[in-house]
Amino acid sequence: MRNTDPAIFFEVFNEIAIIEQLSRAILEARLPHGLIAPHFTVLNHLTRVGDGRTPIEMARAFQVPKTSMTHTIKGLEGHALVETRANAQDGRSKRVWLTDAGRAVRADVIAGLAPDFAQLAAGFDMNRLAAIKPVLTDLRIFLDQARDG
Amino acid sequence: MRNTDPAIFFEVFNEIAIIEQLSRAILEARLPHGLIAPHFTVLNHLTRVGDGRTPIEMARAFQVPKTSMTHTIKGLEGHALVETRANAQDGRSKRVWLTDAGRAVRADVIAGLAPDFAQLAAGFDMNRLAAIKPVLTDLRIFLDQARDG
DNA sequence: GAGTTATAGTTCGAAATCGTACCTTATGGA
DNA sequence: TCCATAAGGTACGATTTCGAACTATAACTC
Repeated sequence: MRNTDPAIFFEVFNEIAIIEQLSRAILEARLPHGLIAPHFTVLNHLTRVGDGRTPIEMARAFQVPKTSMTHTIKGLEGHALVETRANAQDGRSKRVWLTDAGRAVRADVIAGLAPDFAQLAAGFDMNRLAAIKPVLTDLRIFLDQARDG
Repeated sequence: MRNTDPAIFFEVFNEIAIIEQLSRAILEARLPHGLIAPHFTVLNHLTRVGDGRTPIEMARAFQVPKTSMTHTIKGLEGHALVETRANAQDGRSKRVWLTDAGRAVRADVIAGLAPDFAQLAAGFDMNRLAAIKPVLTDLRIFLDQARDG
């Protein structure tokens, strides 16, 4: 018998929403003044997948409206943590590049988070976290595809 | 050997942030005009745990600032979906009660979500969802306590 | 190759979020 | 009882979020 009780959805998504709040608060407590979670998320993304991404690409990756991404990138540019250049392959588009300052801020923030990571690693079974990751990834992919389809 | 690679945190919290975005979008697509996810979350919470809760209690439950909860409740009052009365036990406080319209809206929204639930149940293994729920709950509790402590 | 349609990005305005400061009422000592 | 401190809630302002409309370029079709 399959579990199709709608309650499970509300409960899971509710927990996810709360964890999102809490993890964002932890991150933002370590960010330099003027930066918030979306800024760091972009810096981190550009570091991990390589810079030169386009705004629309990142908007899709994070599932935020492109207007929000415009605003976030503008904020990062204001702090000189990224810079944008025209996209030679597409005249409508631009590409976003990390500056040295941007890389440095990202590294500093991660270093600053070490105590938080340590506390979490000490008090919570990391194997359980690792175990749910593939499920979360699959769920994210499924919801993403369901949205398009 | 224990997995303490910081990357696991970023990856898990990143997936959670994206799922939060997607699930919120799904919900809001089914909400009547003028209502957004936090409004529904309050209606649902009051239905599940019983109304007569105080704003601060709900702010803590959802881990949002109390000013945000003030604003959300004001929105619900504007739509006559909840009403607030003084708290006889505490002169500083108030209690929030569902109206009949509030209960009806909550029920209608859940009914409207049935197709989304069905699609999810059909395409995603519900057992996997059920399996991660306790981990998410424990993680939420841990982060919540770490925040206080 | 002209015309239609789609896509990347911005502008603009409305609403939501949230930190700070503040008011009011409780609570906990001296 | 008085005073200090804590807690519930709101007012206010700065910033964020995001939908709608718009511009500019690309892609597709006939």
